[in-house]
Amino acid sequence: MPELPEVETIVRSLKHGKAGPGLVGRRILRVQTRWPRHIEHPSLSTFRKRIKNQKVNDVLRRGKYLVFHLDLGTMLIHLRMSGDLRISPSNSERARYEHTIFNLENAWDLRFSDSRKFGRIGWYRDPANVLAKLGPEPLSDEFTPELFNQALQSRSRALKPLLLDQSFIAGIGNIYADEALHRARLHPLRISNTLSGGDTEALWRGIREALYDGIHHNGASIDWVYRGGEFQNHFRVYQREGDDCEVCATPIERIVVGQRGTHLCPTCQPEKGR
DNA sequence: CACGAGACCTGTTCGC
DNA sequence: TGCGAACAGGTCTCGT
Repeated sequence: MPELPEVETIVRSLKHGKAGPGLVGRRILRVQTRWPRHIEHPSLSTFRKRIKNQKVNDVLRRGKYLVFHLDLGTMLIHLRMSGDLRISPSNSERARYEHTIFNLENAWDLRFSDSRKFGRIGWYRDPANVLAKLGPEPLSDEFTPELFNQALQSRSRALKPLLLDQSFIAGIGNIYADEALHRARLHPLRISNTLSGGDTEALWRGIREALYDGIHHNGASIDWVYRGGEFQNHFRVYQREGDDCEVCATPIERIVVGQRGTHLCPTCQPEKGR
């Protein structure tokens, strides 16, 4: 579910508080774990101690990670496929998939819902080691067309799996990879170091536009895991197999690339580049 | 270095 | 209606 725009939306809602108070300035009293494997670092017992009575001083996003600055150290949460985070009153009934619950002061909780149990939580004295493995933030000023071009030319990989590689560029997942490639009019199997300068520029732009669009619509809500986003109503190719391309009316195709469903317009995104 | 397959989990939807 | 297969927003590990 959560890619960069969805995580960004969640971070904003946690920070400023939609239903309930914002997280910033609140103290964590303790954590309840019904699925202990959510806690991947350090050990569960150490994690509990590190978290206990820590105040949340800030909530940020890096790639698809949520970054919680505590008084001492940093908590990272990765939502993976089915994770969601929200603030709920402590006296409200625990929902079916709320496997990990942080009790906050003043009877509020931070609840991690995760039906597929792929999500992970860690505490680090210094999270730099973990976050350093991520590629550039596509919406940052450092992510220039020049930098991107250099990165693309230094590899010889199909574009789709490259965009999904978090060490190459951070935050893009299956939805936004397909949407960005369609905007750039590039085939998902096109090899990175065959792009022209114009292609690179188009992809750079396509990535940023798709992500900004997603954030603007509060992310995409597809399955029963609903969070109030509406970017799903603006997909150009993702999950639109058989529907008309909005640019040229050709039916959208679905292929499999790197074991991931991949959606494209065969007219706008011809197999052989330009 | 690039790529494919299999794991990790659970739920929904599709085809017969 | 029932039942197995396919598929799902992510990432890691292993083998070639």
